Amino acid sequence: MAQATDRLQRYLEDELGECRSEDVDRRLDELGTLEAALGAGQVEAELGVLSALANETRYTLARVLVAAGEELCVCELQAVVDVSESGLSHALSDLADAGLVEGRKDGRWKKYRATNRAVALVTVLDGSVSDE
Amino acid sequence: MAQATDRLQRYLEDELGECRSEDVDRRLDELGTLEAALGAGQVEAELGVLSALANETRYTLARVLVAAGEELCVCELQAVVDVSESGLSHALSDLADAGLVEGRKDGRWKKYRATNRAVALVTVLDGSVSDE
DNA sequence: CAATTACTTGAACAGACTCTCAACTATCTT
DNA sequence: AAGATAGTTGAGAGTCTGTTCAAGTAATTG
Repeated sequence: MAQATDRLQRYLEDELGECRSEDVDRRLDELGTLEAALGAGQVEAELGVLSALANETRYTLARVLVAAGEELCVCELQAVVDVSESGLSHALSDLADAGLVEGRKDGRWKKYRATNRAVALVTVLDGSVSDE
Repeated sequence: MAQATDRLQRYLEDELGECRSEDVDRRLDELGTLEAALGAGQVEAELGVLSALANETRYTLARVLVAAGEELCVCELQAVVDVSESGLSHALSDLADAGLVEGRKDGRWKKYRATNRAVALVTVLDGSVSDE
């Protein structure tokens, strides 16, 4: 850590022309503020959402449910992904834990719909990645 | 697969009252259209972006760079994440590959800034996950 | 109420990921 | 030009993930 702040001190000397140890402290504080702007729980939750989407099976399910704009039965979703019945169930469960889909039991069928969170993320991702 | 379409056929019978094999085919086609709405390359690219963000070290870096709103030196970023110098370099390289940050060499220092893509995603994620 | 159907859950294993160490390149200093 | 500094790259150990199989629950049917 001493090593690391040494380097930061030299960098600030380069940038500011001169640099006292209090300048280093101030910069470290600014960086800490940037990092802590969101609560720790919030970051953990966001990482959970990202991890849930960062898998081909789950992302495909999320995209299809968003595109459908209505709830779909598990048996319909089985047709769009290439995993076992069990794998599909695990995937939907993970998406539900991340708040990206919501399930509802209807007799012997179970139906899932995309949440607003999923709609927002898929939409932004589509828009942001299409302009390569 | 025959097994799976059998289930879909029974489901459509439940939903529509009756169901011929062409109804199953039509539904399968609709589902296929939903899944194929984006090109395969596009999906692959989006998964790359999601995977790049779905890691605490990399997501923290992306968030800090977005929050900073300006380029930061690698030696400054070292202060906000808890990995080795090498780990930090790998993380930034992954983010750059996903188009989430851009690096620029400035003498012996290297500076990274968040791209619009990173800004858009972090912003939506913050907004979408805060309303738990 | 026994059998079937629709889906879920837990365990386990192969493959992927993340991080560190060691070695490397490029730049600056003297 | 030698030495020091800033950062990158490749390889490998340990851990985490994704999938499937086997078994389980809840609803429906005969």
